[in-house]
Amino acid sequence: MPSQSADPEAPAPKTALSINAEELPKHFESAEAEARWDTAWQASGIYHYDETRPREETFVVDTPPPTVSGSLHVGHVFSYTQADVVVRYWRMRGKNIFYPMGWDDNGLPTERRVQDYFHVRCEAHVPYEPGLELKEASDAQRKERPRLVSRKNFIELCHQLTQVDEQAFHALFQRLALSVDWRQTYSTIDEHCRAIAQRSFLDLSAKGLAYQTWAPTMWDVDFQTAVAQAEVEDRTRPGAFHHIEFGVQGSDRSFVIATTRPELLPACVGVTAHPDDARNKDLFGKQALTPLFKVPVPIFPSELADPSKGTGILMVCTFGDQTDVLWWREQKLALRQVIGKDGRLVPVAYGSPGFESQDPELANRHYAELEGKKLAPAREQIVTLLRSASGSATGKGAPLTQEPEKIEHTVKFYERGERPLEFLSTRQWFVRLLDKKQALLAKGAEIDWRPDYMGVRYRDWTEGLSQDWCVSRQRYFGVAIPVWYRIDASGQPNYEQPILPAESQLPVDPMLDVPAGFQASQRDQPDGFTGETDVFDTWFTSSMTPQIGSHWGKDAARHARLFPADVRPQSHEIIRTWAFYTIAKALCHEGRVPWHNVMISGWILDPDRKKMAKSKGNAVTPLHLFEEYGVDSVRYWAASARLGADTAFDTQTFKVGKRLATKLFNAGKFVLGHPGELHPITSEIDRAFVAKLARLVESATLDLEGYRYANALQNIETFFWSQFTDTYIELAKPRAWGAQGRAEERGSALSALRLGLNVLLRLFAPVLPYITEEVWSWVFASETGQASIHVAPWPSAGDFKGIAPPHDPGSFDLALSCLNAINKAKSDAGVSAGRVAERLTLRANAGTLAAIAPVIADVAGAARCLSYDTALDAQLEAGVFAVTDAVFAAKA
RNA sequence: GGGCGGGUAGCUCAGUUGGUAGAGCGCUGGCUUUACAAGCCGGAUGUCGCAGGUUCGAGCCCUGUCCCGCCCACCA
Repeated sequence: MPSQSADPEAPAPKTALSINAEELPKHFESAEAEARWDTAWQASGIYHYDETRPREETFVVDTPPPTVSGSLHVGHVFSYTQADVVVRYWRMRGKNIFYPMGWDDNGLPTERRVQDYFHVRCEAHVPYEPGLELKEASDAQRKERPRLVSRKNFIELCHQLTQVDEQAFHALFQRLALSVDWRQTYSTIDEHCRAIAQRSFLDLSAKGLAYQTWAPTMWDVDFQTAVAQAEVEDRTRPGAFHHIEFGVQGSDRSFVIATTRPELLPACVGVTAHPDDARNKDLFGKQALTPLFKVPVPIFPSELADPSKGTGILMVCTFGDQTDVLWWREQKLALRQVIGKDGRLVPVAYGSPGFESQDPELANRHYAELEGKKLAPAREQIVTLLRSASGSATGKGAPLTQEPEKIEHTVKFYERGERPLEFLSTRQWFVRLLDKKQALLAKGAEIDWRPDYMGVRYRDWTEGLSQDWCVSRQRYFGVAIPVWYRIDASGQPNYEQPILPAESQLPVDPMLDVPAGFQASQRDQPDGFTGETDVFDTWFTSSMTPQIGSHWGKDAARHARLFPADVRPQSHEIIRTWAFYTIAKALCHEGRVPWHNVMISGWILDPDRKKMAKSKGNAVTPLHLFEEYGVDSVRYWAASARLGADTAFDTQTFKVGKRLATKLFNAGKFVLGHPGELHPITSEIDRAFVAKLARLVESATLDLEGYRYANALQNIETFFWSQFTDTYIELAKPRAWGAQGRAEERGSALSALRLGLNVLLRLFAPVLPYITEEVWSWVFASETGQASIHVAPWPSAGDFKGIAPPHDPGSFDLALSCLNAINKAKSDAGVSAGRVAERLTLRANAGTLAAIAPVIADVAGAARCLSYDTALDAQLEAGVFAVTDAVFAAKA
């Protein structure tokens, strides 16, 4: 609604465009403005990436793809806003922004939702049903057995369900004003991402970095899948040391081991103790006899055995923990795997190879009471058996020597799992990372971690890496591992020489697609082939997000323009997974870093200082915050927190943000609502104000370049309130809008007020996109030709070009101090600040009086002094004023 | 057990290279002031976790220590 102000008399160099403030709403209607501007921004395409511009003009963001299951919470709003503020800054700096969005819809969370929602189970060998359509399962259907569907149908159902969530996520992010280019959207299970992940695998295979092996691997018995080191967490659980007496073959010696896992007794393959432990030195080299099963196992010394733990001597099982795996390998022990993939004890025949026993019949009788049981019941059962056994291996003494000793110990869990992990020997695919530690550390050091101490977490994790990356998962809704295996004439798959697809075929589904040189009819037939059923760890795909954006392997020119990215925003708990694997992949594929900066956001804590998370039921939904406070206010809260700092959820800060948006709205109305002539900025006070503004611009720019957006915001906000609205506007408005004085002086004030508003709006724009755009649109959009503030240039020295510096850089602060002294005199007298002072005397020391002279008229105008005297008071400190002899006009 | 971060006003947090402790909220006194009462002008509020040390001078540097949080760690 800009309109020309009418002043036909004045041949002014330039007439200020102004608005009719009366026509504007009384308050800023945030919800209405959000809808209006969102539509405008999407229509104008200001967030679009321009692929014709070169790399050096481009700022590339490796956006975190949120997990699509359920809803977004306020923690997402927090961290995504922080990244968006940085992105918006660089856009205003003229960068061509590549800011994609991804949906992480592949993986277990989605599978579980789909299983529940449709009441289905995926069964890899069920045939595909084209056109299968399912709706949410009814209560009646839920009572039936779940419907079995093929993997392809299951994946389709996953897509169907995630699409609904993705739309809701998209709408919320868009309202949050994330300046994403929505044309660059991917989902981690889509064809493009599957092809990239599989291409990654082909490249790793070609480089000898991907290998498969039959090896003990951490296994979740509920999900029935292998898991990687990074997905494992320690939890403290109550346990108990059971003391079990072992015999020694060919001797009447016996010894007692202590174990928290008596159910692994049938899996015992050895016994070890510290080499210097005098209690057991005589045993090394002999064979122990396990109780109940009478299996002879070697006794060997090991430095890893801790003499102070338990009884100092322990049984080695396949597999109780990672140390067992180590001993098993070093000592070339037998493999007696009694735990099945489902966590139940598998059938075993004593007396057969691998299960030699001195008394097979007794062993089989005991084992029969364990077979098929889950681990917890098996543990109870074996304790009962030990208690009731008539004799120990040596034939004397009770095998269970005493009551179990209760302890708290740490147990490894899959992070999403509910039962402890087991080590199971299975065939899995791995990526070779252990021997790349030094290179991984070097790459991590090349990256700027913000805050920098987050780099330490990466370093510590990398240094502590103890296993290669197990990338295969026995799941369904994931990216298929693109390999087939030949089946020999006897029907055995040949895992040694897998068949890989050609790169041009990607993505492939080995369960559906047929490898070159075979017919579909040869699937699972002797002399035919079989498809790999495993899928990749979801991180295998997620670790490719920079390459997913850059179309690695598909569009070399685009990849060159977009890789490595400039910044990866993410949170700290996934440094060991997402950040680590992404760095590892970029290293393996191209020997480069995937991005130059990582910005790590903190967590939102509830008032009890616990992490706010949907799963804990303490999360706040963002939408009602948008409604109550406005998006700008919510963004203000997010941008107030420094990177890496966990932040309390505090509604007070939303209120402060809302107040700020309102103030910008009102200041905008006021400054732009008055017509007048614009003249060059020449008056001392105006120049002094501009000089301070220029310093603010410098410091805010430095802060934003260093990702210290919260610092910048704080300085901008402080300046806005204390130097602009409450002060400079007060000092300048009588001159700018009064009829008195020379046109040049009035025009100087008007120009400086508008410059101040213009610059401050742009400084606030990355944090408060809606209100700044709103105010910008009234006048500045047409005046500058920049239709949107979000593509207007970031303030710089150029904005102040041609404006002479003030004679005295301190004159602005001096004017404030003087104005405050008069206001205080009014306050002390109980007089409103608006009351006219008919006369008063300003006292200060000589230097201060001299310095205030050039701006005293402005102060007097702002303080509404009709007349004033100055008087010397040498006692006062520099810059301090005293007001005396004030006479205020009667109340109007 | 190891590592990282934090402990500053009642609350949420700033505090650049060491130089007289800050903001907002809250509390409180005053003011309808022609942009804004969602406002303005004032006021009160601190053993900077604790103990040492370096220094003319420490919230900041060093040592020790206590709390809180996070990450890691070999489950006998």
